[in-house]
Amino acid sequence: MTNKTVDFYSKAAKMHVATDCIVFGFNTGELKLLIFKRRVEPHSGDWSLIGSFVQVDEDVDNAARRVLKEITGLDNVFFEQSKTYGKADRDEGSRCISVAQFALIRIEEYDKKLTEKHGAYWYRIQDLPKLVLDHDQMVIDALEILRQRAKHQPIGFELLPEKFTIPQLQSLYEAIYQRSLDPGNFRKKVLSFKVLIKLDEKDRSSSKRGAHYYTFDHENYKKLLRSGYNFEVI
Amino acid sequence: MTNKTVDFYSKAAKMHVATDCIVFGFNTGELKLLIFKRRVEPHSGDWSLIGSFVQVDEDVDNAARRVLKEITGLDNVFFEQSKTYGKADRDEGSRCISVAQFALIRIEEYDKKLTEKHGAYWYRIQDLPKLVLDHDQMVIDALEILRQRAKHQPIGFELLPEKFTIPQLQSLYEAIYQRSLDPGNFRKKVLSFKVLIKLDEKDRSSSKRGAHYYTFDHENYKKLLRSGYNFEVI
DNA sequence: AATAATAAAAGTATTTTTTACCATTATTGT
DNA sequence: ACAATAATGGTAAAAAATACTTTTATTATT
Repeated sequence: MTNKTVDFYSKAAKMHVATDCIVFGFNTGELKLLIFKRRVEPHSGDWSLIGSFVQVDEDVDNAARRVLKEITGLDNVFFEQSKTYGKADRDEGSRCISVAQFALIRIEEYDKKLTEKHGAYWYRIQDLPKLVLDHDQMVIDALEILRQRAKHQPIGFELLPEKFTIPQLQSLYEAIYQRSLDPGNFRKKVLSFKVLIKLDEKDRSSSKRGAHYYTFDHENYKKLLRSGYNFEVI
Repeated sequence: MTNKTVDFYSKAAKMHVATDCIVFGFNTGELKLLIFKRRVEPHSGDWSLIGSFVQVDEDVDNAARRVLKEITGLDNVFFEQSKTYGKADRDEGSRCISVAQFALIRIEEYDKKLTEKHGAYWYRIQDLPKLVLDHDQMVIDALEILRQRAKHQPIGFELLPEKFTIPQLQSLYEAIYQRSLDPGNFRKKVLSFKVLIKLDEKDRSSSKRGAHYYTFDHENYKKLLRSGYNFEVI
């Protein structure tokens, strides 16, 4: 490295970089968020999103991956950058910017033991407690992004089990958008995308007749995405 | 601050934080990007987006505001966070993450002298040169976000002069989406939003008859936004 | 002064999509 | 056997998008 290059960097300030995860889950017809009670200073005892400082040789998204693995035990969690929070005074402790990520997990797949060990709990989004720092805002922003994404991409599937029924999928969308949808029209729309594979098996837990299970056709989804298909669910 | 709190932060790595601006402009029916030729090491002589390190007591968005003012001379540039680039190896010089911002400016309003002084030039997006580091990817991502935003919010207006005609607005949308639109339908749609104020004055530069000038009705736009109105332009 | 040329602006008819609602079906517990 | 229930399939009306045509205001040209 030239002296001039060294100069260029050394003049600039350094600061902490964190990543915080807004972890959504879905069961019993309700959208939930995974938050945890801090056990270390600062803000010990306060509710917080799960997060971590980014290490100097670590990609920001790998830091998020590490955090998610640590708390849920899951390897392939779906997550995506939400927004970066960069106010100079957002963290009183030390200058720290945070890259927020929103993550979707299958609530029945995560490692309960591990989650409890870390003091993490699922809360319905309607009755979240006050969170530390600007984490409340992070949740508000992530919810908006989730709604935006869910409208044009079938990411809702990330929140459901491998096998799911159309009424379950509908109930998820109803939870995300906080409104009821017509069952007939929802079915028609979602099947028109040709990304669901119907299984022979049925779920009889919520009706006499039973609803067919479906799985998501990842292959065809990718194909359609490439061809510029517009999945407008709602 | 408690010792424990100090401990919590001091263990964490610090790194540089930069902000880079993807500055879009529009004139003569074409979408343009403001880029500049670096005059300092590292990468001196290479083409780059405009950007800066974030100072330790500076909000990230204020850093962007500062950069934009410095280069264009403009105070109230519209900009919005695009995405944060956090790969550990994205900058060989020193660990540095960058918060990218996409900005829209009225190409006839900026300070030409100032821009030239900084070695910045407007390029049509179709014939951009290779940019430094991951700046190429930043442009690709920002374009996608611009398209996404322009679809649901009338931000296109940020790129046009205070007074503009409907055909001008159409030509902007055609440049953003790289496709032609039907004049009648476009007019019908855009007027249906009730956010344009028709002026008596006409622009006679492109037709015998002349096209009426309009201005954007910011007041009514805000009102409609609050009421959840969906501005789906395309 | 009449007219040709031009793009803006307004209008209309057709097609497609959305929405609201109703009918049928498979199943089970009584 | 039958009532109950939610899943599924279907249909008609309403709304929106699209393609296309006509009229209009203006200027340059004859």
